[in-house]
Amino acid sequence: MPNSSEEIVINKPRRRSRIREAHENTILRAAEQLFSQNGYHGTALETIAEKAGMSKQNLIYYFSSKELLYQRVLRNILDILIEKMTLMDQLGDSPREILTNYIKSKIEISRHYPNASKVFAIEIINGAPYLKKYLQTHLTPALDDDVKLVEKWIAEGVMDRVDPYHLFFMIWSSTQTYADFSSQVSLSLGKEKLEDNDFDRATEFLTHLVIKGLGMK
Amino acid sequence: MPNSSEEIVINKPRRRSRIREAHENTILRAAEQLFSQNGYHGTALETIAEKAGMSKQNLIYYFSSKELLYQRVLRNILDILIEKMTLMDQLGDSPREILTNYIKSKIEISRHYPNASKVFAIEIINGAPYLKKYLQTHLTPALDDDVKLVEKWIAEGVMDRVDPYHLFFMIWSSTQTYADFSSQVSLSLGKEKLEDNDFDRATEFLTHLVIKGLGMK
DNA sequence: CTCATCCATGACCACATGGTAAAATAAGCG
DNA sequence: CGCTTATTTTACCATGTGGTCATGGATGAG
Repeated sequence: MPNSSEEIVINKPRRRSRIREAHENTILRAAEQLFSQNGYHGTALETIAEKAGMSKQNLIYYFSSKELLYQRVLRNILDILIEKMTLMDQLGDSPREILTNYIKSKIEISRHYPNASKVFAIEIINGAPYLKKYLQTHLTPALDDDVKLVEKWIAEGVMDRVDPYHLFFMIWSSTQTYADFSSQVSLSLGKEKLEDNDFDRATEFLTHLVIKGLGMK
Repeated sequence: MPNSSEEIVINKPRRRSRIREAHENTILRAAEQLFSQNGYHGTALETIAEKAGMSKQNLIYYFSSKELLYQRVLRNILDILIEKMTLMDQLGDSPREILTNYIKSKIEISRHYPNASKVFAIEIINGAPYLKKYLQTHLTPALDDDVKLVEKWIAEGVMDRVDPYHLFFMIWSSTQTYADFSSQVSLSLGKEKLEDNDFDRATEFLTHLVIKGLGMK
């Protein structure tokens, strides 16, 4: 009677209750923000629990260890960042449109998910201990495809002959800087906080620079 | 007889012995590297002492607290980073040359002081708690001067009408990325470590992009 | 030599913090 | 209702770590 035992297994998922779902999300959001401000070691479980409105022990009930919680935060972040990470995913009829949309997408991520971007950045700076494998299996192949696409454009005479890899490094860094280094940027601009306006100007500048700098159109 | 008391004051500095000088440097270098890899909270004094080849208590003899040590590391880093931070400091007869040298300088910093750059980056990402004041009093005014210079160039028709601030953000981020995000960059290029060659290609790419993208010459 | 100051070590502590164990309470389902 | 399971609280512990204190050597100027 293997069926009866299967039934039990099928019934189990009921356990993922609404409460659990909700609390896990609250915790993850609190953790993301605190990790982005103080790093992994600089953030105490107690502090996360406080921000999430519960006791530390209760937090541990939902995430059995700090490291596990951190990895979950990282995975959530990757889901966000990866989605529009590749050129291929961009809409557009011409190379120029595709590149423009790519830059816009990446600025949008900095605008809307600054904390996620920061946690990711710290992780990379520290040598990507948790991410190395993921980057190797997921991101690097996608990048290589994008590079091939750019090389095709170059071969077709659509744009100047430049090193595609460094083009991507430039786009990544100069779009992420509006999230990761927002404190320096806003200080330089003499504002408390970056406004929509600033992101728009950034997009405009970068688009101009890339399109014209690559000799497109 | 104020002279005699002055003599004593003058004699005091003898205390800064060779040993102290040497050990402080060893400690600072060890600390810089470890802070860049694990952050402030992720680095134990014990670990720094070990790397510096002495006991923790002895390290504390030279730097009476961890925070003080960290601030000294930061100050050393600032000395390095600030030196060639401004356009004004660059040699060159034409705007084009000046910009080219500026990019080259900043890539050189990433090449030669990756650890310093990383510690600085983490500090900025975390909201620049220690650096805010310094940035406000030193860096922001220098940047404003540089912006004025670029605006003059624009007025003279030497280059396209772009937002100078975002130009600097772009140069800063895309040069620093070769230090801060070196793990991601080298992974993308399929190497263990970045080589001189890579820095040269980066310089070449960025120079091409900026000069052509700004419509210079 | 010698005496003050610098350098180094060993023993120790206060405290923050990640994590455990167990008991109490709430919720859902037959 | 009663029984199971999910959630929360209370009490506690082990460990890592920044920092102190007292003491013992080393060193250099006079």
